[in-house]
Amino acid sequence: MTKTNPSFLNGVPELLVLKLVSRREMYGYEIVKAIQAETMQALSFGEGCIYPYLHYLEREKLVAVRRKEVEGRVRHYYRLTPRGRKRLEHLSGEWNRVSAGIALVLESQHA
Amino acid sequence: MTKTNPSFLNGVPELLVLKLVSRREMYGYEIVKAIQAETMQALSFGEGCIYPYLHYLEREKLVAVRRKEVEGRVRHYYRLTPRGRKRLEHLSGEWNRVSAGIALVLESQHA
DNA sequence: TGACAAACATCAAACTATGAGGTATCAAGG
DNA sequence: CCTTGATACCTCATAGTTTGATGTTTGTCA
Repeated sequence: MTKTNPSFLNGVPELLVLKLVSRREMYGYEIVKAIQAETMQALSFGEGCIYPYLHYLEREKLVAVRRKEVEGRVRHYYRLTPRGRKRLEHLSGEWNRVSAGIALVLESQHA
Repeated sequence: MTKTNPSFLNGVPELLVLKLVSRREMYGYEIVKAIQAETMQALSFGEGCIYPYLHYLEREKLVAVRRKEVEGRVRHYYRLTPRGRKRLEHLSGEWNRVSAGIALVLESQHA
């Protein structure tokens, strides 16, 4: 899976979800809103993108879930597992490489 | 077309191609190699991605072509049009917004 | 009572890039 | 000579990802 283009430029949602749940337990709907708010509306991934990701991450044991009843509604709180932390570290490293690479081209004055 | 997620996270190749041909005339094969080299292998888009993009950009009058024979081989040199320059400025602005947004999340320490 | 936000979920369609395949020329090496 | 590899163009089916629509239930506010 370690290719030159690490599925970034697509897989950004996975990175953001992992990062968000690494800070504290969060539930799906909250994550959707947090991505909009914290990126200052630069990004917005729909529920149809985030929920499937959460299910995938759970299957892969990168996050763990806990059901919790709050005000009559059931929320699914996700938190990072140790495996998830490793994955997060890996993905953010790749993101840094990719965005640095793009910056190199965009900021070049040469020729 | 001005959505929250500006098709970035996908459309990076278009941005890079526009930027590269803005500096000087380049031909397709050269662009493919330049992306690998200038991003320090962080990115690598195949010919099957770049050539169709060049055809699209030409159709949209964002780049102009010139056929030139060099050492017995014909090369298609692309250069930026004024429209292409506008588009490049727009896309790099969006890229800055997107990557800044992601950085905000990744670098946040909060809670 | 009706509308809207919160909270979960699924799925077909649209969009992109991958990777394999194809052509042709040229240079270098066995 | 002949094969390999680089240069240079091209196309296409497939795979992968996200969008946007749709659906459900509960709670709040007017």
